[in-house]
Amino acid sequence: MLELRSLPTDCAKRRQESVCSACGARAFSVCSSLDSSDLASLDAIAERVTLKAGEALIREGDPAVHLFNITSGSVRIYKLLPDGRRQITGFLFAGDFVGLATGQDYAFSGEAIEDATLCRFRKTDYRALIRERPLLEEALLDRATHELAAAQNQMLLLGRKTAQERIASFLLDLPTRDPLRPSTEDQVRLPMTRSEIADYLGLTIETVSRVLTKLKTTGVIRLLSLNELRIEQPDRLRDIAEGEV
Amino acid sequence: MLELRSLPTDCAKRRQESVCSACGARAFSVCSSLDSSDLASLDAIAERVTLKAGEALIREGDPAVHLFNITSGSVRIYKLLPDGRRQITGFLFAGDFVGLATGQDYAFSGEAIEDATLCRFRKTDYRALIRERPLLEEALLDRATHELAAAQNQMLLLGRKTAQERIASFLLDLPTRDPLRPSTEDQVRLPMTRSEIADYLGLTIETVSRVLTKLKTTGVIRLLSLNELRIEQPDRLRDIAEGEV
DNA sequence: TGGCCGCCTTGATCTCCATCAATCCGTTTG
DNA sequence: CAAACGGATTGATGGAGATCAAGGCGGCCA
Repeated sequence: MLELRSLPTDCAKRRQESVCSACGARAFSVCSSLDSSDLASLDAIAERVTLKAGEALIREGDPAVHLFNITSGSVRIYKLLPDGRRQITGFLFAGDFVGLATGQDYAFSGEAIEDATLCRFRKTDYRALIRERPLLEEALLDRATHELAAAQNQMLLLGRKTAQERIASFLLDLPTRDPLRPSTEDQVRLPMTRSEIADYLGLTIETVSRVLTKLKTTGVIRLLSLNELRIEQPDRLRDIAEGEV
Repeated sequence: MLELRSLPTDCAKRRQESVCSACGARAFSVCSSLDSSDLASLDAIAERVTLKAGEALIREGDPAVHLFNITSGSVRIYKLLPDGRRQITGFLFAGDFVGLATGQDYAFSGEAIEDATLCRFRKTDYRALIRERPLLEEALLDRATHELAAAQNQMLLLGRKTAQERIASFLLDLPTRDPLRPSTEDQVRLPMTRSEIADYLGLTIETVSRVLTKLKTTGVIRLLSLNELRIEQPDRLRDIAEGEV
């Protein structure tokens, strides 16, 4: 998609259609449920955005004017307590929708973990489009529904699982999340730091590190590098994740 | 609504219309965004259900055939780990929708906390209706969106708040939830047991009890009975909930 | 090439909350 | 009315994970 931005723009309509139709994330996003006419309408109100690692997408408390669709890279969304404690409520990847869970203002912040590209929509434009395209709304409801289910799993994790169970659950879940970089043969890519993992799992960096070391020494996983690991014993990891140890 | 069930049923259509139009929870539920013709369609596929305290509504793992709208009473939804650890992911009241966050099977269980009445719909009927009534779908998306925001707050609570902060947040949030029994003047009704509060907040009964005692002895709250308390110092409770102590 | 910086790992200690245990209290039942 | 029962409170102890502290390792820039 990045290369497409430099296409000749003398014919705006054709350029935009090709941007959407060539989008690598299209198959995984709400756009997949749109026909080519719907897609053109969506394309017309979309604005392409690129973010460098660490840059903010939305900030908690700011007026919620935009919605986003991630087309590549990864994003963290989080909430803060006044004293700085952070809870990362989600890691998002290509195809994921950001900005749904909002009223007047954003209820959370969002930042790029690694370089990312996104489609940005004005909330008002998007709402108008939704009314005309029931399939789009249906896809959104579907997505929200799945996110709710994921949120419930995360509540179970945060409220009732031990540190080891949390890490195991996380390692099993993560590779299913990024459709652009599916991890082959239990190879897990960790685009986020230990600190981010900790803030996602309700732990500290030290505990995350210690548990990973323990899983390594017991032979359940193998650390290939800081940001890459391999699951050597998936069944055992699954047992650990569910507390069956 | 319970009395209405015993109305003469010689004219089915009129009876059903009156059931929906007289529903005490209508104003707070997705039904509020329906006109009378839509409402009649909804009524036509609705089945009234009454539950006694403790009875199950849905069971995790069962095929997800029904959706529910709570019309009175309260419901707990929860997930279990194999060894019995329980995380209550939500307390639901009149107007709340149950059964959205599901794929093929229910991903959580639901039980009545106290006697409750509900409207039950076959998922297939409901989906069909949704397609014909965009306003209904919009209301559902809106509700799902709000639930997602609530879920993020709960993740922050479970992942990063202390026991005292959790209880304080809970006491502030709960009274805003039940529209049929809004708590006047900071009077809080606790229809659930200490054990349920604990499983909702990721704590134990003992800790819940101890924290409530401490809030009582410091004069922030007053326990009127086991299931009723009054918030004496709302500002201080708010400070505690956000960790500003 | 060496030194710095950010991130991670590892170790020692502490603390908050869980666990274990006893008692209380209101309600139900014989 | 006594006894039994389920839920709540209160106390004593323990442990999982946080906190505090000290290196280790790799990447980047001068």
